Amino acid sequence: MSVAPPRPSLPPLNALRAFESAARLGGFKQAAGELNVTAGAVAQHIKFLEAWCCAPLFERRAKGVSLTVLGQSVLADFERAFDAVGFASQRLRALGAPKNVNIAALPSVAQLLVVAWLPAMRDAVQGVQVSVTAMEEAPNLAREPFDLSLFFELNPKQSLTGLDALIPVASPSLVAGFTDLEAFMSARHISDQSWAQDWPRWFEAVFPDQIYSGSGPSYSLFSMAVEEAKSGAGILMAHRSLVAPLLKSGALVVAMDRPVPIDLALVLERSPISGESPVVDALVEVIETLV
Amino acid sequence: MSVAPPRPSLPPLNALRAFESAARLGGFKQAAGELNVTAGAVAQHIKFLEAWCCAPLFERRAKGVSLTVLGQSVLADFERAFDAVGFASQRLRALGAPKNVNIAALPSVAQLLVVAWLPAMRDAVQGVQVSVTAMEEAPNLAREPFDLSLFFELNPKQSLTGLDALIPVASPSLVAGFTDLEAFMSARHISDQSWAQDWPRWFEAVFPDQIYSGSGPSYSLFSMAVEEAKSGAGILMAHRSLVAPLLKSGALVVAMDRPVPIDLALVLERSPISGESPVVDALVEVIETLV
DNA sequence: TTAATAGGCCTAGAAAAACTGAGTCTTGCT
DNA sequence: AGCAAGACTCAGTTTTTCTAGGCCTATTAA
Repeated sequence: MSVAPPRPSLPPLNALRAFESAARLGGFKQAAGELNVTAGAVAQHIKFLEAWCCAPLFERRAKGVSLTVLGQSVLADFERAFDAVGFASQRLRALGAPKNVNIAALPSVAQLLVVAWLPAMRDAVQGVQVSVTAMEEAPNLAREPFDLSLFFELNPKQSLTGLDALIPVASPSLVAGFTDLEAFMSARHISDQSWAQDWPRWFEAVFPDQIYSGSGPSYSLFSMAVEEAKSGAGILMAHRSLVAPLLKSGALVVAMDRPVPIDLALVLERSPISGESPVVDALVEVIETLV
Repeated sequence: MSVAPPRPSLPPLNALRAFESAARLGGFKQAAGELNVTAGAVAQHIKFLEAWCCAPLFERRAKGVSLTVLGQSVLADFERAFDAVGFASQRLRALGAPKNVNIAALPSVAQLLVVAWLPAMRDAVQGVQVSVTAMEEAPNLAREPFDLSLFFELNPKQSLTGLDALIPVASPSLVAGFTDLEAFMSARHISDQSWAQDWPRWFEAVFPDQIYSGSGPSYSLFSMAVEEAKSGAGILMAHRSLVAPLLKSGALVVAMDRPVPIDLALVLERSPISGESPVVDALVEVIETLV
């Protein structure tokens, strides 16, 4: 008999979040990625939650998991709840530190475009601290602490640049030596590892009746490939929107003026709360001017 | 330079919950009570949150705290968010373990009324585990894992019993000896510590032109006072709704039939999600029959 | 003015929670 | 059968969170 008797307690919030994430993404591994922990940690949270509510939430399949009926019937509630938590947190951050702005961008976008815009940005919003975080996947702006995101999307309704195009680029000195197609094809063909298919794709579109046979190094970071191309190491198959500033400055030139349209486009998204922030408004305007 | 670069992270959920609680209740101490931790723990959460959003959320006053403008402007968002979390958790519990029902009640209500109802309850919903938790304050049924609560409220719109009344009760043998008012007044006047004013209050209402001068022991638990009264130790100034079953059974009798109405009434509340539960429906019916 | 009090703050140490890492198990695919 | 993917488990570790107790300040009462 205790003085302050133990009450039946609520489930730990972190376990609830793990459930929501795993249920929404359809797997512990994906949830682990989103939450920046290991899959084992997620499994433990879920297990705890299942013990708390005395019922299984997932059916364990060989690959991945699937929700039980119970899991399905509460998922929507938890999505709503954590959306609300994320929204409130975003708002707290934005109101509390209006002089800090976080931008999320694909690594290549961050290094090739955003960096170039930063001076103008600083100019437009003085005294504001603009942070840029590179990541592979666009964050959920309703949940994570970013004000703006810049990612490629498939056939978006709205985009900064319109649909993108593949275009081969190289250093001016290298291009000067391309007297014929053979010279072009036998040069080193630089590419980005995550866009390794761009060279064959472009070639097939431009020379539909021929087989692509070029070769060359690939880099895990697009900006490394760009550096190599700038130093004359070969021809880079680039996304036009990413190298536009370099083409403008002359650091790179088009190696063969046959752009091939692709269905990706660069999209700028604003967090739901950014409407309240004149600072973000100003930054968006700078971006739209410079792009 | 790390492979998985650290992202700006969301604030810890527990810190957000501490903020919400402290802001809603208007103090760290109250929040500590609600969260079942010490005030220091709450203070640390708040401090962390203030560091995270780079701005103070509370103004520290000598007694208690008050929200800053920033705190005020995000409180509503967090209330909504944690209401949603609580609702989802409640629903998970109710759907996952529909055979467990939790009732929250004032200690005196639990010991004098609910205990008496339990056999009928068990009968009405067989195979269901009914747990009763005694507490001083009504829990927030939208947040905490209870299906029903039974507490006294000031002038409620709806109640189980209507407005309550103070009534002096004692064991039959003791009452038999009360030949006049003096005998009544010089008997031991038992009371509950948290309702210590009930004796003077009753006396003033019944004998407006006299000064109350009785005395006797008080107990921190109303049910202890009841036990004492049953064993003939004195006259207990009781709330009529609480001793009704004992008056009915004859264990206690009215010592002077002058009930004094008070503006409290016993209220039964259901959690927002209990509408989905036929088990809770059945229990409510049992209670309304027996009260 | 002084004392008493209530509430928040701080810090060290303790307790609890969460996380990792490595190995296991299951199952679907080739 | 062999492989791969994903989830599970468990021990050990790291990190977070909590408590206890003393301190400080402002209000209230005397």
